[in-house]
Amino acid sequence: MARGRASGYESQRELILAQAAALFARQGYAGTSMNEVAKASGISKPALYHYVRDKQELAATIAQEHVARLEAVVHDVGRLKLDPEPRLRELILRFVAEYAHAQDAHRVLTEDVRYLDAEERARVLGAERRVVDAFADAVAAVRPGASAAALDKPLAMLLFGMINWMFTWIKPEGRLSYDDMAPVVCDLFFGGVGAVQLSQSGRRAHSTIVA
Amino acid sequence: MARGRASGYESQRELILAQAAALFARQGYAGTSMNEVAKASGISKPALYHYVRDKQELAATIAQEHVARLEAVVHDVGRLKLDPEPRLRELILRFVAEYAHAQDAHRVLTEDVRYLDAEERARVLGAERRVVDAFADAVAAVRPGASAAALDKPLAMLLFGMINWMFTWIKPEGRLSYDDMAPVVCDLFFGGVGAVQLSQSGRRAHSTIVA
DNA sequence: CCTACCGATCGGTAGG
DNA sequence: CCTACCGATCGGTAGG
Repeated sequence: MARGRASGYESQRELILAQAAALFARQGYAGTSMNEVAKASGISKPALYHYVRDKQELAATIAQEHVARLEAVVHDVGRLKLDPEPRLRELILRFVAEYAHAQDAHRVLTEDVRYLDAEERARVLGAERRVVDAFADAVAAVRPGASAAALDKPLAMLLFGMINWMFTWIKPEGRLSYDDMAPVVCDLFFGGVGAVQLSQSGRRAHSTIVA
Repeated sequence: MARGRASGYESQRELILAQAAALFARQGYAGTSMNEVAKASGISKPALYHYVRDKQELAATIAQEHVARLEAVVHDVGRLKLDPEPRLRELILRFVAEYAHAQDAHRVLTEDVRYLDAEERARVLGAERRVVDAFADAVAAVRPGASAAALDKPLAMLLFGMINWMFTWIKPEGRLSYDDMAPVVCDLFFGGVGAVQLSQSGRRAHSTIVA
C-alpha cells in the first residue's frame, strides 16, 4: 500500500510509532496528546496526520505489531521441535528478550488496548489469546498426567504475571536486567509446577486452610 | 439519590471515591473526566467539587487508602508471630483477598499513581516500598542460608507479579476466583523457591533493584 | 496534479 | 447547588 510513497515515508512513520509508544508507555494513551507525539517526532501536527490517520491508529499499530512479533516467537519456537521443558524455557527466555527491547510497545499492549474500538481491540485480543493458548499448551506438556489440566491456563497466566510485571520494577539503570531475571523465572516455575500438580489434584482442597 | 445532612458528607464522599475508582480502573485516570465522576455519583460537577479539591485528590486518596490497608495487613500478619512459611503463605492469602474486594483501587494504585504530583506520589510509593520490603523479608526467611540474598527482593517482585496480574485475567463471572488461585500461587512459589536458591547461588551478589 | 508540509484555526471539551 | 462561564488545550483539518 505504501509502495508508491517516497522512500523516507516508512522510516518517518516508524520514528513516529516509536515516539508514540514511548509517550503512551510513560503517560498513557489518554494522557498523551497528538501535539506531544508530533513534537517528539520533530514535525508539526498537520505533518503528523500525513503519516497516521488518527490517534487510535497509533495505539492499534503499536499493539498489533508487538503482538504479531510475540506470535512469531511462538511459531519459531514451535518449529524447533523441542522437548516439553526446553520448549517452555525457550518460550520464556525469548519472550523476556522480546519485552526487553520492546518495553514501550509491551506496555501499550497491556494497558492501552482498552482505548481501541471494538474491531481493532478484538484483533489484538485474538492474537493475545493465541499466544496464551500456546503457553498453556507448553505448560500442559511439562505437567504430564496432571489430573488438574484446568490449571494449565491459570498457570500460564501466573507465568505471564511474573514476566509482564517485570517492566514495573526493573529499571534500565539498575544492575538487574530482564535477561538476569529470565532464568530465575524458569527455575521458580519449573521447580514449583510439580508442587501445584500434587496439591491441586483434589480440586480446591486448600482454598480455606488459612483465612 | 438519598442524601443525609452534615453526617452524610463522609458517606457521599465515599460513594464518590468508589465511583471514581471504578471509572479510573475501567478508563484510566487521564481518560476519565470529572463530569463522568459527577454523573456516576448522581451529582453535578460543581457539587462534586464540594467533596473533593481536584481530580488528583481522587486518585491520591484511592491509592493512599488502598496501600494503607495493605500496610495494615502486613502489620497484622507480623503480630501473629508465625514461622517463615506460614507467615509468607498468610501474607499471600490475605493480599489476594484484599485485592479481590478492592480491585478498582488496586488498579488505580498500580496504573494511575504516575499522574500524581511528586509529593503525593512519593507518599504512595513509600508505603508501597515498605510493603515490598516486608514481602522481601518474608521471602528471605523461607530461604535460610541462601547465598544469593540479593534475589530476595526480585523473588518478592515475581510473587507480586503473579498476584497483581490476576486482575487482568480473572473475571468475576469466570470459573476461577482470586481465592481459588491464592493456594496455587503459594504452591508454585514454595515449590520453586528452593530451585532458584540452588541455581542462582553465587550470581550477582550485589544486584540492586529500584522498586 | 502530486508530495510534503506550514501557520492558523476548526468545533468541542478539559479542569476549574 | 445550579447556570454560566473562563483560559487552555483536545483531536483533527481548513486554505495556501
